[in-house]
Amino acid sequence: MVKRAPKSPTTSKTAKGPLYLELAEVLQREIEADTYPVGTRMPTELELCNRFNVSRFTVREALRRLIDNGMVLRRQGSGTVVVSKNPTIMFVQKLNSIEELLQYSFETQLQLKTSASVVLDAALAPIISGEVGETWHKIEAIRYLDEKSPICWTDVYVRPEHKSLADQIGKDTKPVFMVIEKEFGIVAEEVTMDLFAGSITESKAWAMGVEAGSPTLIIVRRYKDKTGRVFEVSVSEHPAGRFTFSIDLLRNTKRD
Amino acid sequence: MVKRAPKSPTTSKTAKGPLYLELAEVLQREIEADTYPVGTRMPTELELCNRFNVSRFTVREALRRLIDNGMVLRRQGSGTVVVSKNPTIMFVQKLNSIEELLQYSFETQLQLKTSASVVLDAALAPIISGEVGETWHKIEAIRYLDEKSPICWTDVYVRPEHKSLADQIGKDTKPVFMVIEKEFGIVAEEVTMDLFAGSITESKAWAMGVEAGSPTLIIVRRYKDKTGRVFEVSVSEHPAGRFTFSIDLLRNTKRD
DNA sequence: ATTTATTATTTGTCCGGACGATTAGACAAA
DNA sequence: TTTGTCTAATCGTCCGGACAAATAATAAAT
Repeated sequence: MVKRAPKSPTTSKTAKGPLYLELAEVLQREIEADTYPVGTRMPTELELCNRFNVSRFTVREALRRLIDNGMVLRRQGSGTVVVSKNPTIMFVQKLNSIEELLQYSFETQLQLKTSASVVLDAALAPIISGEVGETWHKIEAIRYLDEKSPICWTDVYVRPEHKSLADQIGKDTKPVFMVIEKEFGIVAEEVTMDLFAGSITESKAWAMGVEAGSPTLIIVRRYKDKTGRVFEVSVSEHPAGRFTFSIDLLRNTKRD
Repeated sequence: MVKRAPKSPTTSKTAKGPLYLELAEVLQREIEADTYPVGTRMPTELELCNRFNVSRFTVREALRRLIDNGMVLRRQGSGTVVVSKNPTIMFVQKLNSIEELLQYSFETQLQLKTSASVVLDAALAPIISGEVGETWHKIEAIRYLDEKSPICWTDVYVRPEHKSLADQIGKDTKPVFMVIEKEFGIVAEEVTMDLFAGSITESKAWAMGVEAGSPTLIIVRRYKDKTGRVFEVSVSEHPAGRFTFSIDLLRNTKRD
């Protein structure tokens, strides 16, 4: 039971923490116990107020916790719906600058190699998450730390309507998707990345100054806008020893 | 200015959204403009209430946004301190099960190879983020999808007091750090991962069924507890073509 | 039966107030 | 100087109330 003694200054021995956290735990346990099955509606705020003898503030603060760990969805006018029995574990990646997502420092620079249209074939389409036959614009470039230190070979695929940004490749240190964001007013709402090992092809090996077939870290990044449409895909190949991709994930237990 | 008309039902034309969001933007701009420099204290809640003619609810809800994007820290009794001029961009990785962090399915299984104590040398210490001379327990194992399909070679380093979990390696499909969490009551609050390409050593190549020197994806995972102490480090080597590491990051713009 | 108003329900926003918990600062005592 | 105590400042928690906005349910009209 939540229901704490109404106004007894020193008699609240049973309570460990804030009331709304207590209530959140109770509701969480009830969801796990199928008292409110997934897909059904939870009691309204007012019903919870009456049942636990607490104010709406307490109820809303408790429900906020359930929102944060993805167990319920709420909609004004509609109500609170249970969407998951177990709280989804959330790890948060904090970035002070968007460059950290790319993990390249400001000093690195891109050097444009080629820029041409390509039609997606059966091999390319799944990588770009596009359809076979679609036309995209392919930009090949090399990222350098300084004059003689190539970090990686990058193939950038953008939609034909954005191919004009190829002109800015060399001039700016900004990542390509940031250029698209600024030039065309698109915002990257979702980024999916695939990382795997591979062997470098002969042509790229020469440009990167390593032997053909030597190990590389391949990173495929797909940038999606608000509607889920992919507007850029980049495929980077990093010869072994030149690049480490690091992630730091914090478990999202407490807000403050 | 925030200060909206007190009580005019249809006259709130100027306002775009909720008042607390308006206030949050104002405060955010003021922080960016060095009105409240990093390291200094912001006005108190009451001061902001008076200045903008809003209630404490509105102020607190606005400040909550600044907390969420990492611009301020607040402490009861102390006040609100600015810690960053630019809002930290946050990408959230949602996981329904902790296995998704490891990216191995339930069907995979670990097969124990060796289990012995090691003393950290100059090469190993930085990887484990420990001190040279420290004693750790090293467990070598191979992860299989089925009988004849090895996915990766894994070296697991745990603290000596936890070496007893080596017995459970084969019996359980659970990740090692989950076993530690359950057995010893530790919770992984932070996980840092490094991914890079390398060449497989001869001894491991034989076990994995590939040629010596062939490309591998190497993943170093460090699990830290609440105090920041590393309690497990795993080094996994995945021969090229057998494993892809995927991340899906959502930009954390809105809470609800 | 379908569409359109109307009404009721439910969450979102905002206010004012009250008290407790924690901290920082001032002061006194050792 | 150090330590402890007190006090004021400040955030955290919790309450009650009010209205707005969005939705769902109902009734009315076509």
